[in-house]
Amino acid sequence: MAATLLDIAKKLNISIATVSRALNDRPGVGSDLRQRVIETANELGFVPNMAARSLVTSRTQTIGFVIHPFDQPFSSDPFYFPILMAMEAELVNQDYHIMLTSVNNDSLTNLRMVEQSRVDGLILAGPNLNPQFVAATLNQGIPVVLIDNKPGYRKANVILTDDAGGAYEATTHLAGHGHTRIAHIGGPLEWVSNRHRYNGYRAAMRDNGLAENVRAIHKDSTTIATGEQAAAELLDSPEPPTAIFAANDSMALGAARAAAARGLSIPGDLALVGFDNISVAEHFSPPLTTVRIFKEQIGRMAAHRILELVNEPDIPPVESSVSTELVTRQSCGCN
Amino acid sequence: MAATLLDIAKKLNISIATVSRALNDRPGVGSDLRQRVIETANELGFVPNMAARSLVTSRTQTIGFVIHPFDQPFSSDPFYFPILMAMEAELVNQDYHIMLTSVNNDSLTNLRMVEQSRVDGLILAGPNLNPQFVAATLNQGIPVVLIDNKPGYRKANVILTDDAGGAYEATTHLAGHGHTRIAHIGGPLEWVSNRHRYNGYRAAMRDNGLAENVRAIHKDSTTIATGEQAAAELLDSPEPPTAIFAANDSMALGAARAAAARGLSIPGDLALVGFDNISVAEHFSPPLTTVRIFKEQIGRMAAHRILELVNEPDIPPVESSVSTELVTRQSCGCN
DNA sequence: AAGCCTTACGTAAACGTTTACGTTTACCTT
DNA sequence: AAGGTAAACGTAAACGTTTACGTAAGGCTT
Repeated sequence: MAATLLDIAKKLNISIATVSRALNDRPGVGSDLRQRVIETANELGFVPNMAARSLVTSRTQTIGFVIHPFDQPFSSDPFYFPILMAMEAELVNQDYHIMLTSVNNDSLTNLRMVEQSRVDGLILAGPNLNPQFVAATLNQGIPVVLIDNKPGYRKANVILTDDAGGAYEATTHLAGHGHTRIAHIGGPLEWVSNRHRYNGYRAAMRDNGLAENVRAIHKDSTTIATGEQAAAELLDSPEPPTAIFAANDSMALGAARAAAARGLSIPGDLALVGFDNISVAEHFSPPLTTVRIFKEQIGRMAAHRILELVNEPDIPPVESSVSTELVTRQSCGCN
Repeated sequence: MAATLLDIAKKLNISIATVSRALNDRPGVGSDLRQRVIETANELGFVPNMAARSLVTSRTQTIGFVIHPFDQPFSSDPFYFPILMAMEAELVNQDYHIMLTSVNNDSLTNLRMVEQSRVDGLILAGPNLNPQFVAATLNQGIPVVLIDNKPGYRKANVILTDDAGGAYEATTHLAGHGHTRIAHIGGPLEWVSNRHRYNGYRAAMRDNGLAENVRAIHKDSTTIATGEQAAAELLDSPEPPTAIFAANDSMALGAARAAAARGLSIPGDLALVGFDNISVAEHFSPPLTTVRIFKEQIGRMAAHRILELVNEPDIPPVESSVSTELVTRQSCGCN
């Protein structure tokens, strides 16, 4: 069906080696012949067969993307989807493809797609990937880039969002509005990003002289429902907070529900800041102040990094932190 | 590095043909030998090299998933993400993988991953894929399954959600609450799903004797913002509707904003029903009545269908319609 | 016991590339 | 003009499988 090197070679009465060289921009073929080879290749609609090529080069021109479908970010908001799209756009430029796979938390089996040598590199995403799984994957012998995660015990190629910085800025912003009883609600501290956001919150409280007012509730997930629960506990306590910094927008929305249920207005009775800048945040009433994550940037960087590693496996690992941006709307008290 | 058939063969002093037969459950090898082959294969950690295998079998054990990143459903809500996850789960059971690619609306180029014969089949998703692109893809010579789309001029393997049925049910439900001025807001009619939802709305209006009250506004996208605009136009008109059926939840949320901006309460002054059942719908205030789409079911069906087609390319095309479910909450006037 | 069929294996080709190595030709040097 | 060098091209091996075909041996029929 599809044209092969041999078809082109026969048509021009030359050898397939020359055809291969001509099409791959390798030296050793005259410029006029090269031109004719390219022409008849187009004419025949020739596209190199990837299986044959990667059999000899042992490169597949595909990158594996490993996701954790039970990550909270997935179900509540398409968190990794923009990242994935940005990656795809970047990779397709370099003639790379993306192969998807999901893992659950307790699966420690090696990834079939790397065992079968289907991928040249791997991108792992998610703050609560199983650490043992991450560690095992780093030993698989192919380049790995981690997003929103990092192994504790060794250096790796990592792309993080500046969770601590964003949380610090958000908390400080609330303090700037005059709040002193600023509470924090978040997800499990096992998740890297939750830990960092919590740390940023505490650092900001300390630096604003509010260390003794630190008050945080960590739920086992980061949904609207758990956000509502956490906020309810805070609001029903003896000295309720006047401001809440939520570890993500979903929880912030939940907090808004808890406030509404108690007749508290936002931002009048309770100021609110979230994290992520999901699409509803802007259109919520009141519009939700939140910390924007540059997901496209993260995706692009991950793609760029993995390609570097594939082409030059021995470059030293580097950890990058993508800064965040505080998007001030009205739920914090602005305007 | 990785063990090959030859390694196993040498270790047992047999030929690679026998090893291949033993591991692939093919006849022609004694049961005791077969057992020893399997054992040493495990021992050596043998995993067949996919490139070599697919070079000779011309099957890749991977399915391409084509998405349209500028589809509205993507940016406003992770619409196809649950579908993708369900597909992946189903395919991985059969030792298949998923390769992702995105297309933009005006690209008519053939998909590189099918030209390079990287995939055994294709799943296309999205209500506003370029029809010419769809038509071209159907002629590529590999099985194709369409989700939320269908080519006008010929039969194809299609998985649709019962948009018309869901819209009919939603509209009828509003009529059941006593509303007569029920309007519809939606996205571009070029999108298959929008068209069907519109049709369902009109059919319900007709069947409830409200044909002359049909009133619809179609925007060029289905975001919260355009939903707000459309609802605003309706609410500011001489005879504003008392109920709105929105073509998706995002637009319904926008309509709620428009109502709030005019001091209208929901469902008291304006009843509202959406479509999709996105995660915020349940936690909105008031909780949004909407039409649930069984995305996981759709994903599973698509995966199942494409595998059937890959294994038996000549089975006749079938169009499936997955039913929807009206989820009654409070925005419609229930409770 | 001769013939035949089945089973169990081996041999080797084939899939479509890339690439190390060999050969020829042309051109430059002196 | 002889020798050398570089460029242009061909030959063939290699990547790791699957599979058509060949062969040997064993068991069955008569």
